[in-house]
Amino acid sequence: MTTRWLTPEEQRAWRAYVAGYLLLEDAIDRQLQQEAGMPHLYYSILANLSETPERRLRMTDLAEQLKITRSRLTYAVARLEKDGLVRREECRWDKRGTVAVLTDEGHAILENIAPGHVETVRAGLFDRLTPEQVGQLEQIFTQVVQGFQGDGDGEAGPEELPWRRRSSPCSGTSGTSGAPETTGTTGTSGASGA
Amino acid sequence: MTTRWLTPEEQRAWRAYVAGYLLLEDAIDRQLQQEAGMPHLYYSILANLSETPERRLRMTDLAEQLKITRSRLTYAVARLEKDGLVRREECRWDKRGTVAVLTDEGHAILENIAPGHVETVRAGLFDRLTPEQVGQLEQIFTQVVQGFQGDGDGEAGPEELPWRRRSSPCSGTSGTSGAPETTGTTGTSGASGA
DNA sequence: CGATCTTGGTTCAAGTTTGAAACAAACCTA
DNA sequence: TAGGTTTGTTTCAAACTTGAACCAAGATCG
Repeated sequence: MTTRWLTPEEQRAWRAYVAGYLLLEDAIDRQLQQEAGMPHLYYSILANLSETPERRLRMTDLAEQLKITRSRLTYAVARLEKDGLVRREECRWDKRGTVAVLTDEGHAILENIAPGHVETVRAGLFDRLTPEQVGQLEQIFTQVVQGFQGDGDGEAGPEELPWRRRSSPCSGTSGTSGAPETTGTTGTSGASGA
Repeated sequence: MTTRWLTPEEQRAWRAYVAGYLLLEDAIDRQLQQEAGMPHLYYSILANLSETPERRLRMTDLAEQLKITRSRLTYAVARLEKDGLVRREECRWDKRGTVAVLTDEGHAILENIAPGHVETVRAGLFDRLTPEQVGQLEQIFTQVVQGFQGDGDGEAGPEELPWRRRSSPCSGTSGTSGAPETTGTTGTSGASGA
């Protein structure tokens, strides 16, 4: 096959996108590192945990939500545990499993640093966009995510993959993690979630 | 100040975006790692070098184009140099400077792996988007990048910052690196540049 | 000129990420 | 129910990233 190169428009979009996300991630990482001593991912872990009813999630579920490897998560949680922000518990229903639980301290810390984080996201991204663009951004990346969703399993496309929806009793009752209605003080976590 | 949390729309956009870029970067990194034994950034370095008239660029210029730190670039170039894909030369006009030069081997390798890379970018991103969305994506991230541009220097906004445009004779004649008209075989690099 | 400031790059230690390998519990099947 | 496969998670070594500290070469200014 003779390679379908990117069109000029695609090239421009790609360049802008790559530059943009590097700058954005950099800014976010730096901000969190300075004010909280942790990188973006670690914040996301705390945030995701805080959104579940019982502030607990199985490692695999967490990894899946965050779109990272189990290995990476193990390392990250180990660090957060050492800092006392997260606790590990074994899953009673599945002896193989481990659930990560947000500690009270972890929750407190999260509430402290959330505002700064949100502010950074806002300054770097949302304050630059019109409401329409926010919608476009969501639409675009939702499609991208869905694209990968379908990939993994036998070219299934946008199927439901019911057997994958193993809402193990260990994780908070959060199903496939729908919309986190949180918005108040606790919403802090939601606000910057993923 | 009472923190302006993200609106539900912004939250959704943010979540989709974060999940999307993680998946995308992951796919790209994995593909390049497998087929070329190098991460995305390293590919970008080769690509950027290949776009300049003489396939050479000063370290600082390169770092700036790629939106990464000098430190990170030093490490990356060291590795690429060890692999023989890039060569370091000292800048004649400024004894402090170092220029990274794409070797013939580096260029050859780049042409070999470019198709696969472009294909991955296409499969993960562009094939999912309508032409309008490609335009939107460019617009959105261009604004994001510009936002950061202005930041660094005294709230200058979209100024020209003439003194920064130090197109040192060492780097290829590429100014602030405009549009890389490349599109043919060599365009490979351009196609996936940044 | 000489002290000082800025700029271009590298180095170093500490922290993070990766992918493959190792384990162990759960599941399936004959 | 033994044996084999799958699933959940950790471990390990190698590679990468980070930020601060450092060195040397321009640029400034009295």
